[in-house]
Amino acid sequence: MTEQDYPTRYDASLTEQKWYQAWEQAGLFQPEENSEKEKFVITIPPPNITGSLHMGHALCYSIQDLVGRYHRLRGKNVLVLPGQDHAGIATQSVVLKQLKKEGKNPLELGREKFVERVWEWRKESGDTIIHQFRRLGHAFDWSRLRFTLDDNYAQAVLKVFVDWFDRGLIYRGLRVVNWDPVLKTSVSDIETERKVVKGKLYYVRYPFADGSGEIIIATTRPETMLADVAVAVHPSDARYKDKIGKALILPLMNREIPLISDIYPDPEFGSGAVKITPAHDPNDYEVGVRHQLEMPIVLDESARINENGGAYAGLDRYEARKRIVADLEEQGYLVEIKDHEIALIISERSGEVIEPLLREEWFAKQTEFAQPAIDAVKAGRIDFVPERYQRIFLDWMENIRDWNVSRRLWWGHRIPVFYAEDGSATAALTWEEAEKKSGKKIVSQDDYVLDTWFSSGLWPFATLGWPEQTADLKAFYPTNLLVTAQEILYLWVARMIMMGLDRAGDIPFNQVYIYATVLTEDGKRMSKSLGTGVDPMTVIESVGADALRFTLLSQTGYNQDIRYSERRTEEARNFCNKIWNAVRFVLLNVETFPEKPSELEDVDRWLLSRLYATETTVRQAYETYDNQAAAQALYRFFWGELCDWYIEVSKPRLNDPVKRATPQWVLLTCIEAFLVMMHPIMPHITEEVYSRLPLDDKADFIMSAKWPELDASLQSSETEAKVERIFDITRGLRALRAELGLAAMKNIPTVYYEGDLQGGEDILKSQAWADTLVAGKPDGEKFISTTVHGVDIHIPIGDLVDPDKELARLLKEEEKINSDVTKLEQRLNNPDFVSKAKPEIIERDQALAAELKAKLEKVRDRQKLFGG
RNA sequence: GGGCGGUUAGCUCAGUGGUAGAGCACUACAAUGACACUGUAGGGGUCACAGGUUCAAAUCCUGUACCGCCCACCA
Repeated sequence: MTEQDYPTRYDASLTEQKWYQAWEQAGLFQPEENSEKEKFVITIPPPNITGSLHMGHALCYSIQDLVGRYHRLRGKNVLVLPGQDHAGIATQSVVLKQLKKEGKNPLELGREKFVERVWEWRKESGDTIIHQFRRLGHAFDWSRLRFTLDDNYAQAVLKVFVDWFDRGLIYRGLRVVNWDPVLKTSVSDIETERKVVKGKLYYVRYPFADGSGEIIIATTRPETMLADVAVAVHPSDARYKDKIGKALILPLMNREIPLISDIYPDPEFGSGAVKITPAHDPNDYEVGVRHQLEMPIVLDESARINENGGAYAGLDRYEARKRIVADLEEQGYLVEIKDHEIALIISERSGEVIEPLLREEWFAKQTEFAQPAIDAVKAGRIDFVPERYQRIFLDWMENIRDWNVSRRLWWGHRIPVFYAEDGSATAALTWEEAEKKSGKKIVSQDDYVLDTWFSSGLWPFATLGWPEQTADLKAFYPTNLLVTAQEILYLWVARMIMMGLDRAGDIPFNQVYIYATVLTEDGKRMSKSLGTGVDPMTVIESVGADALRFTLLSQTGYNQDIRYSERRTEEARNFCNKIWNAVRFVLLNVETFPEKPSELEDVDRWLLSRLYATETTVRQAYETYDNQAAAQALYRFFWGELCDWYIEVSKPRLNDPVKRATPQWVLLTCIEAFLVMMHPIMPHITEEVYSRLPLDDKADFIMSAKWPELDASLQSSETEAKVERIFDITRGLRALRAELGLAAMKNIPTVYYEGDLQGGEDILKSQAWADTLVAGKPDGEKFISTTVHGVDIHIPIGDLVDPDKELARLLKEEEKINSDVTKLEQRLNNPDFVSKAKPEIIERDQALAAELKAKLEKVRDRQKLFGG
């Protein structure tokens, strides 16, 4: 083996893409057809085609790749189905921004051309994302790639709408929606964010029509008063009790509006009186419905005052606010203006302040879908991991509201409702079908498109071919797992469960795993606009996909967020290098796979026992999505046990032609098992080194290998304790040597020991600098000593150690032991402890106290040697 | 406003009743065969705070404070 065949540094860029291609060519990303094996299926959350993947995506999809690879190793028939979401509003706003930059007007372009343009972008962004998945090493079945606007998929979407429409579950209704005045569409709650800003609270005087005084109301949006239809007070509010029902004059508009009584106003806030604007505030709308009030609208689609606004018609909302406040002041209606924190609702996509606006929209009834979903979760048919999300989910489901499914966009599934000349509406998959169904001539189709979540709600079954009863649907539905983010628990996960139960006749998945949010190193949100985002591709170029995956996956379990730091990617890269070099060492010391040795030494049994324990931990961790625990166990086993101890201790045997077969076999066995277990986290490097190792019964790929099946007889806590005792003693010896200041003493002629090493002599001697190990005590010489687990180690020192320093060290050691002994004795002398503590704890403490006392005596003796 | 998560070494985090852990960073030492993306040794923590339960609390209970997330109709 030359430096060229196997350099001393692992270079991910030379292996990762090579293996990805090899796996794909071997068809390993596709499930077997007509397999007898148990299935394991994930339909990945389709990323939006709005650009490229960020760090959160890298984590989300790496988790799914991990799970898929794990189950494949466990012998299951695995399908991880990839896809992409057309993401109506998000994508449309990206393309609108592009057009704006180019100075083009989408309205001039027209719907058809605009949609064509989005399709071009879809190709670009879609390809980028697929490329990124590949670079991350995700074993997704590309032959089953789906897009939510694919013809078949779109048919499924329309079919659900038509079914629901015909069952009377879809209706048109008025609702105060989140109106985005820039994108000119309603947006869902999830597409908005709240921002608390310093604003003003305006107190305005509304006089009674009969001149009997006035009521003062408070508002943050004075311009909406143009559409006021009432003032409300709480029925219990004594200040207004006898005035309810009287008429007030709406300032500036000089309309009469009633004073009404409703439970909505909080008597503690402001004056306790609220102006009611049903068309521009969701609460006021509720009040308006309760009291059957008029609902005039004063804002248009661009948030300008419309013809209902009298003198203010045509003004932008903020301009109108200024003018109205000025006019109120001039006419003596303005009482005061106070500073006030207001929670603005911002549209995520355009960054514009949302205007609540009463509009006619399409709604889907949800209440009757909620119960089966609740039942499925309560019955444990769908599990949430971490568990805490189950209650959060149920709370929401129990208060579900009807779903606004229409969006005034061009990009998406156009609502399949067709109108005849008489205005009657028919839902059908096509224009022709609508004519047939209604028996009327159809003159138009609804202009709206469906909310993106309407189509992604069908994801787990529409991707498998529903509504056709395809082989895939039969073989793979319900799926096993959904991995997603907390923020779309309601708007996506809940929809999928309800739609799956209703339309596909079964739950869409058995488990929902909510993964952590990736934050920056100092705990900030990663965001492109804030410049705090880190591009996964840049990280891959510098340290490789495996290192990035390890970085992310080794931090996730049941935590709510993780912090990404470059330092951790370096650690992960170093770990790759450690694996690479340990295998390099093995290849330098092993030519062929040896026969299974008939006899093992303690240290061999120790490593195998540790392997057994590691396998148990890792398997349980993977099964429960505690990747952090799996990664940690693997890291410790490999670096801390196999490399730091086993390889070092085995070097003498590996140089012995007779004895070498045993450590060779142990090393290969443990490394192979380790690599298989490591593979779900770091697929490429494990494949690369696996391909180079001389192994027995080797699989074509580690990716398609079998998970290690280890015999329980490997497990031996006695052997572990016995060997680790010797390791502790060895550490004591090393510390003693470090004490000497080794530059002056490369080789220690003789190491003396007293006490029972229980056959661990070879381990002690394996330290390269410890030539000779002699039982007993150095005679007449100056020596320094340590005691570990009752074994005394002595190293002769001549004049190498300053006696004063050594004495100081020994005094310090005495002090430490003394304090430990005191603490222990205090406890052992406590009658409550002796009578109530578990016997094994008492025994352990007694033994420890005895050991420490013996050691204390020795330390005191040693002080004499150095003038103490 | 409701709910949830977090607070442990300088940093990032493990640790669900029995003498506080890891990696990184820091200090010292180590160049002829796995690896300096390394090895060895070492320093470093009143486990946010206050009560309580217990022989024993980082761990269980109650409360408080900060940080963060989700949900929500306070004008």
